[in-house]
Amino acid sequence: MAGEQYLGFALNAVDAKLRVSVPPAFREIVAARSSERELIVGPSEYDDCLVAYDPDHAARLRAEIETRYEGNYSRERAQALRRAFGNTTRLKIDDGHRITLTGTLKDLIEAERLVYFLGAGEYFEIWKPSTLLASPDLDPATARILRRELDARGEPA
Amino acid sequence: MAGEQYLGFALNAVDAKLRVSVPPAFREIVAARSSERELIVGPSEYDDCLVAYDPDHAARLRAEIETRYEGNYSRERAQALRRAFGNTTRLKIDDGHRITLTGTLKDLIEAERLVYFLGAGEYFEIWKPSTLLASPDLDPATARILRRELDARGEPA
DNA sequence: GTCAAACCCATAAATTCCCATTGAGACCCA
DNA sequence: TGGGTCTCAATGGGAATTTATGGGTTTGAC
Repeated sequence: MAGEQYLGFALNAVDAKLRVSVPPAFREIVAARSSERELIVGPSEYDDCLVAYDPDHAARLRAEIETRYEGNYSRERAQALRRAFGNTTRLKIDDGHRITLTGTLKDLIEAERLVYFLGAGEYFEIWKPSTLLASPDLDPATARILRRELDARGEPA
Repeated sequence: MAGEQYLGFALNAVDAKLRVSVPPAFREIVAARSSERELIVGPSEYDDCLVAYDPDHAARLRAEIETRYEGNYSRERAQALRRAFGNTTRLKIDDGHRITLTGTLKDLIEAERLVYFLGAGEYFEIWKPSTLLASPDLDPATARILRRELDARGEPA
């Protein structure tokens, strides 16, 4: 009920087939908000990471854009929709609770073995750990936590 | 209604499975303010301790941030959301009235066997006792109380 | 047929549940 | 007021689930 927001973090492995477990906390949100077990994933407009959310939120984004342009079919409207949805991919969450990234998505963030899931309310982000650690506006808490998680995996920060 | 704040203190043990009893006084507040029996826990921005609060308070924090950046999609917004939602963990309060810390939460404050719960109004803090005692701006009353609690446990301050 | 994607199974490790024990304090009553 | 009793809180342990992750195997598009 009250907690239907993507909250928290997780450090998971991408296997040879590009599969990654979706953290349970995030799966619960998807289940609570959408009837479909899938994620919309695409590059962030602002950072060197991926952005992911449930179909329900995607529908809300679309509605918002359409409202903003008041049903007038302008070039800007087309552009906004293209920008919001053109670069995204729908990924099913399989029976093992994981998604299979496309090669393109993986390349966009230059992911290697581990990726870091970071909750952001209406959506969550997927980072290559080293990229996030090198981010100029990284806050200390996030850095401490991520370093600690990498350490627990025996990975060099 | 109005007086439902986290007040008081408690010194409890973290067991091998990282479980800790939530003080009854705090449990009551959670029950009074939220329908869900869980706590949102994360590192403090200011001190070397954890901060914990109920889902209701979390919802308020969230609303505040979303209002501040309403309609303003930007890099700063993404950063603020990440900070607000990414660094915390939701912990269920189980039937034995306790929460199970994650290894990362425990490590963030370098907790050992005992942790000290300290009410702070809208939220409460969780400290490693020795860290709190060594805190530069620790007030004498808090110090005296904590020392007495540790003593009652037969723990060296 | 070939290659990749979707499925299904396997397993070790981490997490959650449930039950047990002990002790402190609240309650009650003569 | 002194016992005796009852409840709840704090903490421990083991069993039952759920995860995360790896591997085959079938499906199906060309």
